[in-house]
Amino acid sequence: MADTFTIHDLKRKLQERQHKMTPQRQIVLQVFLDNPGEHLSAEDVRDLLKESHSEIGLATIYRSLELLSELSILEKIEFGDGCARYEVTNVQPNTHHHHHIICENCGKVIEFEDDLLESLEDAIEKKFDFKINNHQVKFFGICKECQERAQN
Amino acid sequence: MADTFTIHDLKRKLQERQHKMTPQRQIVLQVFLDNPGEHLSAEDVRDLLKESHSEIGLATIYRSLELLSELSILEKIEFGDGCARYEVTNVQPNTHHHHHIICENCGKVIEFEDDLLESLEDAIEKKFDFKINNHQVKFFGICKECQERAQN
DNA sequence: TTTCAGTTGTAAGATATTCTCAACTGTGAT
DNA sequence: ATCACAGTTGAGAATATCTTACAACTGAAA
Repeated sequence: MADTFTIHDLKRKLQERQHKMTPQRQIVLQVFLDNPGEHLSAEDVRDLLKESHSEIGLATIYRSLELLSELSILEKIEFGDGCARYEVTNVQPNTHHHHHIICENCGKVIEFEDDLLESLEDAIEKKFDFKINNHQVKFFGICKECQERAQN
Repeated sequence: MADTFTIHDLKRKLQERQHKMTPQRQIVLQVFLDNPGEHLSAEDVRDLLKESHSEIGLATIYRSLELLSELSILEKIEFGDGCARYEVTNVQPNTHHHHHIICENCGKVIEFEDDLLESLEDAIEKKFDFKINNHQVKFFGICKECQERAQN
């Protein structure tokens, strides 16, 4: 299995739901594949497309991001900077989750991997009769650089 | 020590920062004390105040919520429903963290307690030179009622 | 009581996101 | 190939949440 989603995965998932494979949807996914590790907002996507002269309507970008999230290709994350951001989901199920450490001062985001909460998911499913699909962990604090800057 | 914040705690924390104790700030905190366990948005607070005929300006509500967060009296949480929500912070330091289980279908939020991540905070502080202040964990899934509704 | 930094309310502004709708286009059926 | 149509797009209007500007007001220290 490839280590990330492909355009073909997109087509397959769209067909399962009577959705059409459009150039716009391909383009939006491609932006994420071309910018691994980034947490892109709708405006980020629009700006990147403007640079590469393949602009599409902003409303369509929003619609595509939502659709790609529903298809579990992208994951929506809020870092508290006033806009929703997205990143490509790990393809393999049961793979490492990666979580985010956010600097409350400068907004920098660092990622780290951990599986600590997998076992908790089972416990929660039993206790609350919830079908858990995903979880997000965020740590908030002050990054090294901002700490140093504050000392001067 | 009381098991939640009081108006007196607010006064003390405000004084530490050269901020004034105003009726509006008391009122906003009181709304949270009167509605334990709720995750209130700015508009929720405004509506509750309208009911009790003690309205204050919406901008002031926003400002108070932000200030109360800075004073660590309230905690800001985003559940993905398009607005920031707040809840009263646990008074005792090093107390149990409580996390949220969110139904992706109906938006219901259930809480549960856990300390699993305390040890991780130390590891992260060392590894990334981050000063961690807080963390949030969210589980996303489908609640019991929505699962049952989907089967019919 | 005086003084003034800090605060409030109103209205306007900024920003992110969703909606409306007419024109367009994949896709399955013929 | 072509047709038919459900689904999609783009543009702009609309909405929602939140922030800012500013003149009037007010706790609280002296």
